[in-house]
Amino acid sequence: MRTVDKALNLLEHFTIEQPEHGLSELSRMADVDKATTLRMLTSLARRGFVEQHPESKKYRLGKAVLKLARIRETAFPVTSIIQPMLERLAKETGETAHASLASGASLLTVGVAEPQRPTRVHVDASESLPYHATASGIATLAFAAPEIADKILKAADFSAHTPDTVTSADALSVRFAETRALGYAMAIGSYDADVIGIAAPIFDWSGHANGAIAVASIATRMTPESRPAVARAVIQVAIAVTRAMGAEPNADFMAVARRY
Amino acid sequence: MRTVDKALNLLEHFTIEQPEHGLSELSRMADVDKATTLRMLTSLARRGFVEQHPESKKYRLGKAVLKLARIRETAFPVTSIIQPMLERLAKETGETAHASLASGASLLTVGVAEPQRPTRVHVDASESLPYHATASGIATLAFAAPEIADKILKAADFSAHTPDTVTSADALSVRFAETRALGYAMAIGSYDADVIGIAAPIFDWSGHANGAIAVASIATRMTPESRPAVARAVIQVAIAVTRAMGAEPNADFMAVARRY
DNA sequence: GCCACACGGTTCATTATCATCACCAACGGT
DNA sequence: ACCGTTGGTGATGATAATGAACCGTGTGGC
Repeated sequence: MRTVDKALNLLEHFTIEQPEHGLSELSRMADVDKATTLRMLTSLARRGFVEQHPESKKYRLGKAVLKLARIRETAFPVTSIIQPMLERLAKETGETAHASLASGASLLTVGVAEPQRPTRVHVDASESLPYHATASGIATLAFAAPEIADKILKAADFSAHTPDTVTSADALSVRFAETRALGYAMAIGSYDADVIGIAAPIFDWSGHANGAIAVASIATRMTPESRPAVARAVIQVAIAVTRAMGAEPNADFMAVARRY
Repeated sequence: MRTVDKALNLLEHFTIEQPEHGLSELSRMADVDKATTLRMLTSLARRGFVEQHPESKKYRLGKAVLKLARIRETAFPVTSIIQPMLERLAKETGETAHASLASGASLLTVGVAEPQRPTRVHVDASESLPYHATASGIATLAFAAPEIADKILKAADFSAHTPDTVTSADALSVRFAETRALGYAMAIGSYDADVIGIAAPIFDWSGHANGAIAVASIATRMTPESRPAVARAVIQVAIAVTRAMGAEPNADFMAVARRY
């Protein structure tokens, strides 16, 4: 269904950074003919998936997406189930907690809770995180279905966010092995130089990871001593979230997680 | 773009009442060939707009809709701007306050706030409301762009929800005139027999109404004496919401609204 | 004042794409 | 063992998407 694909692809070009697009601009970005782009946009607009500012003529996401999100969220609450758990986690650890779900070529942040203290890590809601540079990404892929992990790794860009970012597939494989052995992943300044992340995978019905719970800490605060306690808290919340979503964590993961 | 239309139409069959569908079921509901339905669903699934439970094989809305909603909401916050205002309104009036936006052939509820008291009207988040039977619908259409109002009225079904539902276009026109004169719309038991609604329009950039703020009260509690105070509160919140969204209310509306 | 370019939007013949129908295998109830 | 479901597949002809060229407008540079 190429046509549908292209139309949906159009939607994915609306991001936090660029939430509005002109016709020509969008057609260029999506590499779709202008006429076709217009036709697809008008179809999308008719259904409310995009709307057009009458003056600037720019297109933006429409109200239909709100409606669908609301339906999905009331019928199958993920965000609202995860949020209170994140808040507990943030309180317990005194650091920013966030949850991410695998969504295409990147991780989608679906919830954030920040602690009440003057210095803390800020994570944007609806921020897209790269797999290779974050603890969440490593934790997710380490326990994901192999074919999914492969596909994502093939499509990934491995751009270095800091000098410490892991940028080779081989090095990542090592990190995955570590993660599977430990039950959690740690990223030391690999996405933001001043941040240490600790993440544990969450699972769907299939028993494969499709996201992660993470704590992002100011690097200087995460000492080797404090780490186990954080890891333990993260793992327990990850298990709780998985169960709350009606799934059961992978047996391999549980085998190591039980130690905490 | 018929193909895109059909695919999007498929998405709209996922509702609060029926958030999950099997392939054949969906194809029947949408009146689309089964093979075509499947192909569209797989396209939608690839992009994360739907996902399939591996065991039951049923389809449900996917994470992509959450992502898009989040993007739209951070880039152009409507829900989060409206919510606190609704809560204030609910507190002030002691009744349930809700906001709805015009979305295709019906009103989409985008926010609800209920008062803290034992008896109150319950409005479902993400509930779709009919135009002809609700105060919100009347208020919206009374101040909407004429061509939009016409289009919606032509497509409407005018089904009677209670004995008091207005079911003719002519009668509706009268209600519109009243509403334009008063600045707010009132619906007495026309959607739910025990509820009285009072609504005022909210406007977009074009100066035409595209939604409404409403207070839904237990019918016996809304006396002719208490009505003006509620109307006044609703109108003021509607103006505040309109302005918060970067728009300016219609001049005609402001002319009457200023009296309150 | 003018040129040139980029914009959003429209047109129409050409052709690739999608809808259709018949078919499978698997499951569940009678 | 049957019947009616289900989810899913495959080949073919009709349909619907495509894209180059074309408007009319607005805007920045000169």
